[in-house]
Amino acid sequence: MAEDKSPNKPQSASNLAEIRATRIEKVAQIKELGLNPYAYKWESSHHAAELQEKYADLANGEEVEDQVAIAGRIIARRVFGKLAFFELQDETGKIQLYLEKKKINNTMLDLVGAFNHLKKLSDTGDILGVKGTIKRTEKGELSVYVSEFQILTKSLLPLPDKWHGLTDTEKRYRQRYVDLIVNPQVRQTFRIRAKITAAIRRYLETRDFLEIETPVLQSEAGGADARPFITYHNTLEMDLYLRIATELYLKRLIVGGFEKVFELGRIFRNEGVSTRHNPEFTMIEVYQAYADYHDMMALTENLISNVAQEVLGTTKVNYQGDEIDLTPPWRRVTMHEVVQDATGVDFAQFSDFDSAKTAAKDAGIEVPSDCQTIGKLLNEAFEQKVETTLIQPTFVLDYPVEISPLAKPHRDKPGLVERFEVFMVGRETANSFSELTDPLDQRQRLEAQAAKKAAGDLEAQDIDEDFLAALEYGMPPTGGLGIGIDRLVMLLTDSASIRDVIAFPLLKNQSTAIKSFDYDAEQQILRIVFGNGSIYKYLDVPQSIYKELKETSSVGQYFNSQIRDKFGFDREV
RNA sequence: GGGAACGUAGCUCAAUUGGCAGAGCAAGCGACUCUUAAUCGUUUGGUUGUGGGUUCGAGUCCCACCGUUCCCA
Repeated sequence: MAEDKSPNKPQSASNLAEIRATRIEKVAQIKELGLNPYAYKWESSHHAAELQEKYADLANGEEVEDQVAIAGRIIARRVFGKLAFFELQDETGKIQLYLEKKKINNTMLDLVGAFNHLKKLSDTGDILGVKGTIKRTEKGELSVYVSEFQILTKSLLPLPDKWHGLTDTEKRYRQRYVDLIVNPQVRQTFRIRAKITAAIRRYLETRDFLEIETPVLQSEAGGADARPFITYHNTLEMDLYLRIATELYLKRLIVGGFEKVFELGRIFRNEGVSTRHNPEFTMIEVYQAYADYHDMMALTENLISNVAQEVLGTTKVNYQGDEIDLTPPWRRVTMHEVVQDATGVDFAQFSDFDSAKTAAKDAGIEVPSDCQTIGKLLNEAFEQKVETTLIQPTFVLDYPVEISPLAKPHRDKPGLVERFEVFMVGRETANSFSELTDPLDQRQRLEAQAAKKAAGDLEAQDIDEDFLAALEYGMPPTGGLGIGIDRLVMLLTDSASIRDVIAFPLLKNQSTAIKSFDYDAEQQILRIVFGNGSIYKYLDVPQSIYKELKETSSVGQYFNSQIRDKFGFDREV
């Protein structure tokens, strides 16, 4: 076809590649005008919210001669012949720009036809800086009456629908920056999150707690029952684990003589993903010498209610339709009591496991095969019958020793430890003990854990000899507390999923295509090169597999179903 | 790990029993000095997640895979 494709006439464009090409062409045109589509700096005098507040009383049609400068993203354009209205959004809010051809062209004498250039070369999504005065339009919209503008950053990609926004959850999480641009409540969530962590630190600092940073890379992953991530240090030639808790290092600091320490930081657990779990999440652990778990209860309820008051201005918060009252004191109940209330079974009365098991089964509790002590049974009953019913903040006290290897034995109740967990909206939100300080007891408990680990329990703890050595030097009586920050933020921001309070939650990679592969028949090594550049050598792969891979109509699919997860591999670095 | 649902244009969504893939917004072009989901005219834009299968014919039915969401463990 001999169609006339004049290079000066932009082709009509509406798919992504064409929109992008059109905008890249605009970048070139901006440069031809001697302007920089990617500016270095801009000085604003105000933010949008400040202007909205300052001129709230300006009457319709009224103007004031105050000079202002403001910058932000163009999120809407309403363009007339010699007049245009843009909506500008900055971090604080929105304000309209009143753009008049006459005024702009009379001011920007260096740029001939400045108004028309703005009309032609700007798009929604661009970052724009403007200077001008203040005017409330006749229709009542507070506006900056623009005399000068500068395109600070040219955007190449279109924003989502101005009315419906971005709703696709996958895209919202994978491209959080777009989500943040178009969904103001998402920005608000992360603003509140920052205020919460700041308020927690402020609360603790005014009470003389020190925040001390402990290692993320650890040679033993201890302090919790969880599977760790494993990594490798090349020059030291050693395996390292990402921390699953900060507990054992913070306790070393107590041994060292600090009396009030905490750390608010990222924890990594190699576990599944759900609305309540992200493999990396944020926890605060607090340790106070000479305190017990009763002191930690007071600290917990005061800290959290104080934070809510400071950040939200109230201790009564709405969560997914429930009103949660965080005003202290919170309900305190022992695990035995609360389980008995829910199931009618008093687990304290049993002396042998089998009769307890029978009673539990009669009460409708599923007993997993690895549950072989009364204490674990009690915990099962609690998790199955009680946990989700605890909506208002509740301290659940006095846990079985079997599931609490780092907690001090209860001073009055044999078989139990001085431990509490806080539940709200049916979720565990905090965990605390009178910390175990007897080094010999601690060694026995960790040895029992290590035995479980040796028997295949991937979540059991290892023995951290150096931690035990620290305890042998002597740790004062100490109360410890851990609070899940993400879950607290969920509560205070009324977020249903943990992914709504983590800016960049972990998502599965969209699978990368296989670029090429070859086979070493002698060593039975299948070497696969992926599109992202990584190379994997799959070991002991029979020749038949290689043949089928070569002949299949879909390499990626064959790989997914027949090779990945089925053969061991080495990564080529 | 098990179950259910979903995946269509840049965004938000349609598409009857298996029968021509459509709309709004966004985008291109034109008009317009009070719009605010601007309006009016006009023009574009699709490998229906991927790979197979059934069929004269597949967005729709079947199988596998990828991803997401929710529930359960």
